[in-house]
Amino acid sequence: MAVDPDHVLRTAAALLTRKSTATMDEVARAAGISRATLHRHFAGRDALVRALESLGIEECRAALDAARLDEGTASEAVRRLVAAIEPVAGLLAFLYTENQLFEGEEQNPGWTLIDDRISALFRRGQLSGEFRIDLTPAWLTEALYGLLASAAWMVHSGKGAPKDFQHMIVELLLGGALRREES
Amino acid sequence: MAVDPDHVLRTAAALLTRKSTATMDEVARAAGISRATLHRHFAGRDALVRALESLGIEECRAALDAARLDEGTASEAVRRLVAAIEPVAGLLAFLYTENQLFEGEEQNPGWTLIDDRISALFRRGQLSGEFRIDLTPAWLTEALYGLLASAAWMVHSGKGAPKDFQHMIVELLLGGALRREES
DNA sequence: CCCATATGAGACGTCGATGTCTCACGCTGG
DNA sequence: CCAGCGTGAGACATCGACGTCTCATATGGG
Repeated sequence: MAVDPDHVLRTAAALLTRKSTATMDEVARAAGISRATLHRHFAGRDALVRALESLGIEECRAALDAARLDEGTASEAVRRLVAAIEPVAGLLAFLYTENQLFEGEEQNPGWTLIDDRISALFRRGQLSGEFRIDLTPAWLTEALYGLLASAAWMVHSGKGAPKDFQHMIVELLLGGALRREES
Repeated sequence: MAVDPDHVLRTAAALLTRKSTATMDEVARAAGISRATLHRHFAGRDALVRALESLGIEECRAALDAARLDEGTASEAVRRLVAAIEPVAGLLAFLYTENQLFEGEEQNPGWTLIDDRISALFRRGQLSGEFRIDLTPAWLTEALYGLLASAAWMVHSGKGAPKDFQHMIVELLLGGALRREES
């Protein structure tokens, strides 16, 4: 009887990931509840998106923790990060585009925290000599987001296999398209 | 007196690139015409988006032609491609997300043509030994789109300098984040 | 100069989504 | 057993955007 708000959120995330313009009614149906009940738990679409944003931030934070960005080489940390963040990629892409609509408003500070942690990882790689220094950590972070979105889209549209997700992103992000000199 | 439809289209492209949810009225105001006149030239928002899609495809095609993808090394061709396609990146990003809403409908075949030409470039690079073969041309193409969108977003939000646009994309796409061995 | 044509301004109806409300039902705990 | 709470279903008003229409105006060509 008692509705599980977390279950509703995760269902909504899964749906909106596929169809970003889904109606409140569709979200409710997908979660197996009525529109009225959905509205009892989330004041409106805005509140729902905000809650999804918090969920996404929390999952990202958890992924960052699980990836132990401070351990081992930066490359290894990037691989762990991509692996850990893969399940959130779809939700991330949705929130990414959704955030662009909040033009005037200030964005949730949680994103800054996440950006900073990822940027710090790339900076660590630069300081250790692993990563090149002509690409800023901010750009590498943004590029990672873009590649995550592209890969998620490829998998979702059936143009790519889910098993290749991590490999595609990590290899391109770290190694690039050029063939290495096997001297 | 006579309204220039092309000017309207380009103004709409510039506006929708920044605010993808802009109203028909906002689009009209931005183009310096009334909503009625806008509606006389484009039957509805749908028709406007379709026209923008055609414009985007045409500009892409022109960029691909200008980049002479068949000449020189594949790397050089990629650099020329990114340089030529930079002005269209914003519009591309808009159409990219807009297309995801046309879930059921078939997409404009023009995109396939463009995808194929870019994929062919990456395949050429693989055959010549320039590019690694464990990343599919389809993924490299999709990744290029993602990086274009990320870079356009960075520049638009002021987090990156426009002059770095090409460098950021090309260097990451081709070389990756890893520092090269300067043996 | 005059008329045809295109435009601007605005009113109007429509439609979809939203938010709110009421009422009846079923489950659960006392 | 019964009272209370949460839920489902649906009605209702609102709101924003859209598409259509009319009319006045100005502009440009004959």
